[in-house]
Amino acid sequence: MGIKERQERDREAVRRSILDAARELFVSEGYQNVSIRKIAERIEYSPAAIYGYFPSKDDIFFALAEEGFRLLGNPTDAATLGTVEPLDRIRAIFWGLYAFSRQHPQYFALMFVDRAVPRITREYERFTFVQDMKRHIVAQIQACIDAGSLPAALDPTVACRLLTMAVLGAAMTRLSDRLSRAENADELARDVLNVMLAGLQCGPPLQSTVVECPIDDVASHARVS
Amino acid sequence: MGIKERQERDREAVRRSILDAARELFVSEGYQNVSIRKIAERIEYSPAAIYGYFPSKDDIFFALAEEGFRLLGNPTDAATLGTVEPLDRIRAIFWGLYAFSRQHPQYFALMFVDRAVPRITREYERFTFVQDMKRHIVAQIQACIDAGSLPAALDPTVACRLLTMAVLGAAMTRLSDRLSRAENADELARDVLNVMLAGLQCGPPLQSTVVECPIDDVASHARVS
DNA sequence: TTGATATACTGAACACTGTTCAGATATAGT
DNA sequence: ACTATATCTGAACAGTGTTCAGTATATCAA
Repeated sequence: MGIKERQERDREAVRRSILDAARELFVSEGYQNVSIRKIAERIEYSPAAIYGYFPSKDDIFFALAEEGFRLLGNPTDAATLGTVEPLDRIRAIFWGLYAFSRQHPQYFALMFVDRAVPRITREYERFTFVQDMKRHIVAQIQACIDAGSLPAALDPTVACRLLTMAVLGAAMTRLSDRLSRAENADELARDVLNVMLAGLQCGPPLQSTVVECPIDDVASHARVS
Repeated sequence: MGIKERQERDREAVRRSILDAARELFVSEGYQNVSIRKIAERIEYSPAAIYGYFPSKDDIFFALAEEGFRLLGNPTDAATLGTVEPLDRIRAIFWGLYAFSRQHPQYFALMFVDRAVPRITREYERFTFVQDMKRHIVAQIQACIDAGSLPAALDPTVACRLLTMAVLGAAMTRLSDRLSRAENADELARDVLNVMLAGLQCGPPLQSTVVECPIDDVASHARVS
C-alpha cells in the first residue's frame, strides 16, 4: 500500500520544483523581481496552485534563506581545516563570510540585509545553522585565547559578534555599492578584518572611554532644517 | 508682474507638501509601505497630480535621501567641536553615524542599506554632502596622524572607509535585527568602533597576510547540496 | 462497475501597486 | 471675449499577492 507514500513523494517533488524555480529567478533577478506568477509560469502551474504548497510568498523565501545558511555552513567548516595558526583560522572563517557575500550576493542580502521577508527577522532563531556556526567560531576564538594569540580578558562571544558586524559591514557596503566604487572592495574587506583582529590583539579597552554624545531619541522625527 | 513668481512659489509649495507627506509616511511606516496613492490622499490631490512634480516614485525618495544626508551632516560637524583629543573626535564622528542610524533608522536604511531606490545607487556621487563629510573626516584623521595618535604609515582615506564600513555593519546588524537581539546593540557598536581604532593604532599590517581561500566565481550559481 | 470522498488544480476575482493619458478646469495674456 | 498655457482628474493598463468557488482527477468502499 505505497500509494500514500507516492502521493507524498509527488507533493514533495512539486514543492521542490517551486523552490527550484524560485531560486533560479531569485539568484538571477533578485528578490524584488520574483513574482508568484513568474514561478507558476516556470513550473507550468496556475499561480493559485502554489498556495497549496506554501502559505505565502514569504515562506518560499524563508525556505530559500535556510538553503542559504546551509550553503554558507560548508565553506565555513572547510576553512577551519586548512591552516594551523589559530588566528589565521579566524581570519579564514570571516573571510569565508565575505567571500560568500560575493559568490551569493542575493542569498547574502536575503539572509543578513534585506527586511523584505519579515519571517526571516521574526523567526531568526529558527536557523539553527547560525547557532551552530556561532558556537563553532566562538570555540575557535577560545582556542586563540588559549594559545595566547588573543588576550585572556577577551569575551569570545563578543569578539565573534564584533568581527561578524565588521565583515558584514564591508560586504554590505560592496553590495549596496556605496561609499566605495567596487574595484577595491575586496582589499577593503580584507583590511577591515585585519584591523579588527589587530585591535582585538592589542587588548582593546572594551569598557572604557565613555562616548561623548549619547543617543537622544527626542529629535527622532525632526524636520530637516 | 510677480505672477510667474507666485506660480513658481505655489509649485514649490505643492512640491514640498508632497515631500512632507512622503516623509511622514516614510518615517513612520517605512519605504515599503509608502504608496503614491497614500501620499496623494494625504495632500488631497489625485495620484496622477504627483507626476506633475516628480517623474517617478524613486525621485521622491531620492529627494528624501538628500534630506537624510543633510540631517546627518549637522551632528557630524557638531561632534568635532566637543573634544580636544583628536582620536576622541574620530570616535565622536563615527559614534554620531551610529547614533544617526538609531534616531533615523528609515533614513539610514534608505541612504546606506536598501537597494529599493535604484537612483540612490546609480547617482550616489551626486550627494555632495557625502564627499564633503568624507573630506572632513579624512582631515580629522590626518590631524590624528600629525598628532601622533595614529601611525604615519596609515592612509587616512582608507582608514575612513574602514571605520565607516565597520560602523555601518554594526548599525545594519541592529537594524535588520539579526545576529544580536537588540538589547546590547549600542555596546557592541561602541566596541566595534573602539576595536577598530585600537587596530588602526597598533600599526596594522594593511597589506600583509595573504588570505588563504580566494573568491572563485565559479560556483556562483551552485545548487544546494 | 458504481458511487462517495478526498485531494489537486484552475479561472476569476479582490484589493492593491506605479504609471500614463485624454479630457476637463481654471488661470493668464491679448 | 478669446486663445493659450498650466494644472488637475478619472479612467485605464499592466503588474503584484492572495482568496475562493468550482471542476477535474484519483483513491477507496460497496
